[in-house]
Amino acid sequence: MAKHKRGEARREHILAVADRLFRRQGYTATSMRQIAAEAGFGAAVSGLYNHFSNKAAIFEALLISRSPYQDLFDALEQVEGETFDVFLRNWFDTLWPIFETHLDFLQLLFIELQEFEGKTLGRFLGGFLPQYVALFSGISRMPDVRQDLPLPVLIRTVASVMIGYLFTEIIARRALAENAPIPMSLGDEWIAGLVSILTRGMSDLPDGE
Amino acid sequence: MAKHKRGEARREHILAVADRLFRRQGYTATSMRQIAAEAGFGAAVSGLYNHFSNKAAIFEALLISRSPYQDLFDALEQVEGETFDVFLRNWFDTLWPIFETHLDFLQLLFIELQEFEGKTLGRFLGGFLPQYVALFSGISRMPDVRQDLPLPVLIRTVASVMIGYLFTEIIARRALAENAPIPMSLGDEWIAGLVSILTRGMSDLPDGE
DNA sequence: GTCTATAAGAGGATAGAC
DNA sequence: GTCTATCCTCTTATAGAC
Repeated sequence: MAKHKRGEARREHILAVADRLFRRQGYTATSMRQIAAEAGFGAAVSGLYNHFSNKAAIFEALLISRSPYQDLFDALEQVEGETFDVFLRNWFDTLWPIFETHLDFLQLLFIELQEFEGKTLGRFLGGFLPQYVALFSGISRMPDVRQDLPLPVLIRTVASVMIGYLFTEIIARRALAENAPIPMSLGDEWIAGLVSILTRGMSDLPDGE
Repeated sequence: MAKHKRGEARREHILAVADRLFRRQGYTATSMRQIAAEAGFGAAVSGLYNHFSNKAAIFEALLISRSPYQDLFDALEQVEGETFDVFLRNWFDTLWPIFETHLDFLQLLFIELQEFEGKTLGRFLGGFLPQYVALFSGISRMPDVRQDLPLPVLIRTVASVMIGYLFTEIIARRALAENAPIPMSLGDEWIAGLVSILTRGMSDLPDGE
């Protein structure tokens, strides 16, 4: 049992090391030798193969272990609201923390899109999108929602804003560093402002901010 | 002269091949052999080195030749509008075609962010963002712009929407293929709807759609 | 400029002693 | 589970004949 636990811990440690390396360098650019070295195996690459059958298996295990799929799925079922502006606020309040605490997973998905042709990303979206679309289909019939916009536009705009915001976050952290021409540390004001803009933009009534 | 022209053409051809391969497989996963083969050198990899000093030089030349930097820079100087809603509409009408016809370049930037730690992306943004921010700083004082939102929020929201929209476009083409739960072929309605939502969301007045 | 050959090394993966 | 040594393939890049 103690042995098993140590094995589990070591496996987790390998995943943590691989996670960092893959996200920083990409999949192909990260070698098994490098993972082994940084995971404490020294030059004994073969130790990795006691835990994972090959390199792709490491990446796959990583995607599974870091996936917020269940969290997202559960969260979607909880979002509700009598009116559109309340719903949208709940939507962001509920989903945002999940996305924000899984920025690393997003980067893994980018890598997967790049180097594995997006099969995992496709499956991820395949399970997630229908529920998302169904939810918004119901919402679009609320009385305070603008009726002059096609439903797909509503759906994609909300998705775009979330993805774009997360992406600018990643870019800001990596490519901009400290040279950003605008301060990036507004905290909660980012989301509050974004929700306020979307709410007003997509409903018939001003949002009362 | 004819020789020089043929040389130029061949160089361009190499870039075109590399462009496609890098975007499909990533930088590290694409070998000089493969580029040579598909560029018509057969097994003679060394032919590539008559045109580029090494692999990184190919990628670099690609980034330069595909960069819409000058287009963007020029376009930004042309965007104007007496009121915010007119400005925003002009903004999208002017910038959108540039981004949309350079989706491939965006993918190259993603690759660069992944495999070269975003130095090029950083430089690209470093030249582009200050002008973008300055432009919006002026705009934010227009009478019909909401004054309850911090300027960075306005700036980043617009940027997020554009990036997110482009990104969902790339994802839709690659990872979703034909299984998208919403139709992706709305054409101009996408942008019209998006601009309409943003305009109404960020101004004090309804946008009259 | 093209093509063959090859250098020099890094890649993933494995065998087998301990 | 660990560690050394190694297989074999593929990598970038170069040398040198044509």
